[in-house]
Amino acid sequence: MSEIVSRKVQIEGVATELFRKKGYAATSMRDLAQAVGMEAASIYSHIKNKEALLSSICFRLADAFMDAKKEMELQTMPAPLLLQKAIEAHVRVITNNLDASAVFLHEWRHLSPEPLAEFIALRKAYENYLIRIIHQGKEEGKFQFEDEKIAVLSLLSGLNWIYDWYKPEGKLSPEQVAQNLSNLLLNGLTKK
Amino acid sequence: MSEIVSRKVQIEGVATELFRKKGYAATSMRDLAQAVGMEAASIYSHIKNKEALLSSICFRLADAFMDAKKEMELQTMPAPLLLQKAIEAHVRVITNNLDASAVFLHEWRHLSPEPLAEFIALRKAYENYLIRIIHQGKEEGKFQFEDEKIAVLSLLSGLNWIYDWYKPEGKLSPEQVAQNLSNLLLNGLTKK
DNA sequence: TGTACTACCTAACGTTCGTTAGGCAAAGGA
DNA sequence: TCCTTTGCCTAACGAACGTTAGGTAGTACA
Repeated sequence: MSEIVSRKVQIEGVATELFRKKGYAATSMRDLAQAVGMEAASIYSHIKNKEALLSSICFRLADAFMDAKKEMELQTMPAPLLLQKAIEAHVRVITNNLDASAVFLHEWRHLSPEPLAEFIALRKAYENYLIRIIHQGKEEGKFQFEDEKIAVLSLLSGLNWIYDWYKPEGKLSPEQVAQNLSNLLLNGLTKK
Repeated sequence: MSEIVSRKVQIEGVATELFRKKGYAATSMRDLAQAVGMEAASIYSHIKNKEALLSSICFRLADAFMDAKKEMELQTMPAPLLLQKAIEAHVRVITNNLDASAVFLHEWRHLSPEPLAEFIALRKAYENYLIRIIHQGKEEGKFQFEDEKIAVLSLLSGLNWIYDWYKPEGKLSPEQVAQNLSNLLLNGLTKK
């Protein structure tokens, strides 16, 4: 606890990087230990086991998304604006946690049954929140689409892939990316 | 060779399912053998090693995408129509190979350096082909967007996520999904 | 009927895995 | 100055890993 960040936080950070780069199953505790600069056995002084690392990463990000959802649900406004705000919040979570986002999206299935079920429930709740916005837009007469599920899942996948190409040192700020994406999703490619 | 499908094809099929469900690294040769109904050692009569399975799955699908690309590039038509056709072809490849698509999208990084480099090159070529279409649309004055990269990568991610939710036994045909998605990507959610 | 081949088996190899036990040296409070 | 705690170490555990060697039935063809 005497360092700038605790050893535990440091281990989780390095684990996040490795799980992203190599995948959870292909990352050994010895890999992780080496990257941190200690022996594998020493890691167990700071964390319970390997899965606790994955669980911590996945649920930290799930909580971040749920916080964004909770805050959005306090506001009432027209669906197009609501959706734009929701996209902004989502993009902000991802761009602030690029490695963790990749782990969150791809490695959650390695959780054991109990946390897995909880994780899936959280994700479902988040999907439903986006579905509600899109549904509201249709009722307001502002949105049109044929299939709700396709609309939301395509939206989500477009948002979620950001971690794959977003470079924090690049020219686009998170806000610009959010702006760009919501424009794309609301108006499509076609020039008016 | 006396069966309906050769043992090799069967093994690759089962491997595709398992790699999708559990991930490449978390799928053992003994898992695979059990699912096929033989002993782990026996698999090596039919395939060189574990990575050859992954390689085969990834490149078979890469080839399918490249075939679609090649066929598209023979045609000349306005960009909006071109994009719609490209989306249709892409959706067709994915819906015809749901498990393989998931493996293709998530497990390619476990390839060893040489096939990995080839794989990445193929994917890059495919991305460029979509970029050209979108670029052409802008030059024709038919498309508008701020950032080419974001447009194409969001497009691709929307298309690629299909394997996650598409159910062959569901109510939507591959053609309907393609239609639905190209409409979404061209026109957005906003009602005109 | 004899022979080559196919398709699988058992057994085992060396390696790596996640994890635990037990110890030791430095630091900090009494 | 003694004692407890902290933070890491070495050593080792049993299990699982990918893969190879060698054998043995059953089949197909001469």
